[in-house]
Amino acid sequence: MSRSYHHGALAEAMVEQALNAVREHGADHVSLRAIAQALDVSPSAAYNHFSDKDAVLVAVGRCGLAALDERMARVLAAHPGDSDEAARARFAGLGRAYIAFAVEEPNLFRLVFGPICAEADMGPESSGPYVKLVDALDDLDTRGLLVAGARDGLDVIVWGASHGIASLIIEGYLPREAGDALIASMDRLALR
Amino acid sequence: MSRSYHHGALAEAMVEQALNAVREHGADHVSLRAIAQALDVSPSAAYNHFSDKDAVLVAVGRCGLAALDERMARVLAAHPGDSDEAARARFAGLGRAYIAFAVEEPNLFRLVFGPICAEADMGPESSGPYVKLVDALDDLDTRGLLVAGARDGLDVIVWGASHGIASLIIEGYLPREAGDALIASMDRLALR
DNA sequence: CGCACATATTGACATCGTTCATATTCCGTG
DNA sequence: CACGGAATATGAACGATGTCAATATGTGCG
Repeated sequence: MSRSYHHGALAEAMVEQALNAVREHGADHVSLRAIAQALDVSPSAAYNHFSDKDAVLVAVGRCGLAALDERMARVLAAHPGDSDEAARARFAGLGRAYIAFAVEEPNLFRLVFGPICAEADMGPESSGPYVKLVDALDDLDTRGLLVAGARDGLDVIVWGASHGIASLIIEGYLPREAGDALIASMDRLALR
Repeated sequence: MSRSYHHGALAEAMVEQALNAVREHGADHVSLRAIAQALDVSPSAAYNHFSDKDAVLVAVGRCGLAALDERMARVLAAHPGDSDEAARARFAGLGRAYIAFAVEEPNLFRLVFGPICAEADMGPESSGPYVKLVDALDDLDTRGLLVAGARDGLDVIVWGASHGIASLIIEGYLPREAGDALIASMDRLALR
């Protein structure tokens, strides 16, 4: 009798609420019951839409990945054009965006790339952030802006370094400026 | 009346038990009560030695970090000598050891570098794996084996790339061979 | 021996994820 | 429009968990 039986969009509402909770408190320290209570819904209502608490978190993770992807897309859009300079700016911007996302949304970042979401989320094969990186690198390569023979395995290095530096920054093992060091070193080592 | 009051070394025993539990099931999915039960001890006995469940996990994390450090030390010992070849082998070996540790003990790796253990564990300043990496890089540098101007920020890149690739491998986002790509690319980009 | 301290226990509390039986609402079919 | 089934929500309950307060039990020192 709580005003609105059949919420109509409980699934979406729960994901949104869970998204906020994750952003604020981290994926651990999030309770289904609290989310249900915030939505004026019984604790067990969620189980009509999600099999599991983890299923809710995976949905949140998808939102997080989408946010990261959108952020990277915005960077690409901010540096359009066919010039070498633009290509360089796109590449550097992608790395910066990746790290900036992690710094601004550490809990979301941890969830997206954590054990819970390790599923069909973002593999090298699927679309999203990874292909944007690959495209940016290919662009640099075809422009002859890469050091000779540097292209091989460079996606792994760049993604790995971005991801690792981002992780180490948000855990406090590296200072925020470490992101700049990544860009600078990439410039020095792989570009010309 | 459970046989042995005053366990005598409950703290160490709990850490050891927790270490096994973490290795097997991950830091989440580990319960203090289960650990206590395995040690034939009441659930609240732990609170004489640890303020928190997290305190136990931090202790486990310290063991994990020590294990990583020992592993890296073993690599250094396996490639002694003053030759350039040995210096190269030490550097490559450290990276390989870091990733191998993550692959063989993913749950431990996640705990060590996860939010719970983000404390005085392993900052760039403190001893351990990071200084071993710095020393190896300095060694390469003084030998003139580094590309000109490459030393600046290279610790961040190498640690970041190792850490990121390790993380992405154990979450299934990169194949195990990505570790080799790291070594190869470093060889190609920063060494001569 | 006796006393103080460290250590462990018992019992309880609040919270959590999850399930089951039940109730309510919605919607398409007759 | 009526009705019945499907979708959705509820309530109560279970077992498990982290944690605390009060209590009991060892241990070692005077």
